[in-house]
Amino acid sequence: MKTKKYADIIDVANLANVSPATVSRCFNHPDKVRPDTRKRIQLAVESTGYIRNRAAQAIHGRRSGTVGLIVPTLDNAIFATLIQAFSEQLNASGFTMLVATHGYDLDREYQLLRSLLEHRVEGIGLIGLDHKDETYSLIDRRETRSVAMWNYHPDTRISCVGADNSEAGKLIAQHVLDLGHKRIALVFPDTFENDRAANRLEGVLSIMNKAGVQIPPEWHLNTIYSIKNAREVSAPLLSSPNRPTAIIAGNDVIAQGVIYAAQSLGLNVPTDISVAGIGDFSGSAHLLPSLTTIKLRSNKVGQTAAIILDKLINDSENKNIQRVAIEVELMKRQSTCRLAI
Amino acid sequence: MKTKKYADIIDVANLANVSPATVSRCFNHPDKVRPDTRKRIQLAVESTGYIRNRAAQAIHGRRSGTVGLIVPTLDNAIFATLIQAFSEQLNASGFTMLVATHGYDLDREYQLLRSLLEHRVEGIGLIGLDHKDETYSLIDRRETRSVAMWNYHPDTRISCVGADNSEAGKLIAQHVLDLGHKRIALVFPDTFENDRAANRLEGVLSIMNKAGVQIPPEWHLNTIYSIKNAREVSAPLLSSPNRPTAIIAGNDVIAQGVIYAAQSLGLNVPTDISVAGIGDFSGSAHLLPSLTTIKLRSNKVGQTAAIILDKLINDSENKNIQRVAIEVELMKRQSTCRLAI
DNA sequence: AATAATAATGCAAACGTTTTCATTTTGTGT
DNA sequence: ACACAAAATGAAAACGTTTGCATTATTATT
Repeated sequence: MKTKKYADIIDVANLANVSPATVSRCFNHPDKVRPDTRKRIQLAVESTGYIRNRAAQAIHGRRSGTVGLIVPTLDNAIFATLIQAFSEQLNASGFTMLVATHGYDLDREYQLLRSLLEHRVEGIGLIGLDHKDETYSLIDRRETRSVAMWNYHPDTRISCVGADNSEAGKLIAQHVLDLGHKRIALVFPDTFENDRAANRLEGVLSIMNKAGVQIPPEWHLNTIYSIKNAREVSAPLLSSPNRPTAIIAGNDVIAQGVIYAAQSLGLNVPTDISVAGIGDFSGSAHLLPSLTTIKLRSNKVGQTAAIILDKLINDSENKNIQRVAIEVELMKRQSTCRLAI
Repeated sequence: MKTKKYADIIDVANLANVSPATVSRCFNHPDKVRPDTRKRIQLAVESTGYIRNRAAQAIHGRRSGTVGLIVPTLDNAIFATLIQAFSEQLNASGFTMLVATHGYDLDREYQLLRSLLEHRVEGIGLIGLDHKDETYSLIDRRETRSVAMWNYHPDTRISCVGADNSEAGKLIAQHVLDLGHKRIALVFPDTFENDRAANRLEGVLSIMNKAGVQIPPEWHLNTIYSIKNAREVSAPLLSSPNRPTAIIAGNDVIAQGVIYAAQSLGLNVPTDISVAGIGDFSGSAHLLPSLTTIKLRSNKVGQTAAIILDKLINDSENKNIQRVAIEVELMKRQSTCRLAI
């Protein structure tokens, strides 16, 4: 006995008394089928419980209806807003998002790209601009529409949307200098295979350099992305009698750790020490003291990236690389203040 | 001129001097092809730049290699750890994850489920147990392997893995009572279409009830999931002369908002007011004061869910519903203390 | 009412794999 | 070397759609 498990397009066609071709058209070019036929098909779909098979559709080389996203990790707030905005905008354009995480391992990233291409994604979103040459050349070879999110750079191999992280670094550095600080320490994450952090650091240092402010190497601290680690790493620096008057953190989470370190040592932020972050994460405005930081508008980055990707996929013209810089903005808040003379 | 864009399995087969069937087997049952043939094929794959087409594979009704995940939102820390763990474990089993977000709209959730089924996902992960009847019955009808994450319940229509949120509520309520508090306020998110919050609240209230502690309705505050809103909502309560001595928050983010509200009103946490959360989010242990809360081990939830789903998909036996409760644990920290007499 | 133009539909050939079954090759024991 | 079993491979028929082209139904024009 030949039992077919689920209804297919032929079952629907039979029930609606049309050909499979018409059913197919009803899904893909509804304007090309008469309203009453459409209704008849609609009814048949419902009564058979038919769910179309995208795999069979994708096989024709056309639309798979999916877009791939490769991120380092989902496990922190950094990317959450970005991804959410990207995903939502994509959804609005009718795509489903395939997500893969590589844990900051760029070899793994390449593998994931291959895997997503196996699924014939119509486009790819990546984070940052640091990728293996293999990754870039695979994208080229398959002519995969792609967009790099998170940081802007005027000279990239693929389209990009993001904040100019170097600019963000400059902005916060200038702010701290403007407040009269000269004894400044940095607490940054490792910049290896992390171009965002690298660019921010570069921006900060360039401004410091221009102002002739030296940052002693022992005041350039390294931490991972965690409140706890940032707190532990910065405590010795802060308990030294000869401590800095301001600290610039690589991002807001690190800044939060630094603030806690200071507070638990009995120091007042900002009167004893100014602390600044980068990122303006959700919550940063509501810390005590509220955090001076650089707003990066990551939701706008995600949304814009999705729009660009959609354009790249659907507009057959304009296949050129697009680069969008999302403006950064200094958020002056309570955690920094003018240096007492 | 017939230009084929990309290499297909036939090109690879020709170059390797084997039949397409053998190439296919080489990918799917490598043990069934001789090592030297395998090597030859491998070489041909590389030199043609062949990337297999999962869509064509999926069409045979077998493996699509994808698993769907439907979450309310990616935009907050609540689900981040969970999803990350789920995704990683899934990856380890060779699946790629399709993610969709519905923004707490259960009608949209149903639509997303349909969309994922169109992509022929082999399994589905959902958040929570509150879903439309349509959603459940569609899962049944298509015999879709599925698992609900986040909260455990002994009586569910699909497999579930999660903390017993009611138990979490009971634990934190008991802790606060044990410290001698009687004047207790609650700050919770809306429980509509949010069974996690509902269960926690129910747990808290049941313990309060048992202890004969009444919570006046005006001490039962409602907030959304944000530090800012929690802070604003709880400020009036805290500035009243006749304020509670302890506050239980629906989750750690809300608790953080409450703490900031108290601190900016000049109140000391915990000596003036105890504040407790639920969730033990990353960072909660490092707040000042560190937050007393209930640890929910969301990474373990995600990982376990992925393992169960994999089993459900691959072990043809044992198609039964599985339910796993991940233990919850009281984390006594600095934000709560015994009521001064 | 007849004809032309247009819209709607159907037919059948793809699309790129996997898999069953048949066939060939390899290995084993004498 | 020989027969036989086991392993490796190939041929061809699926899988469930989409789409170009041919056909038929509808509408507009006179």
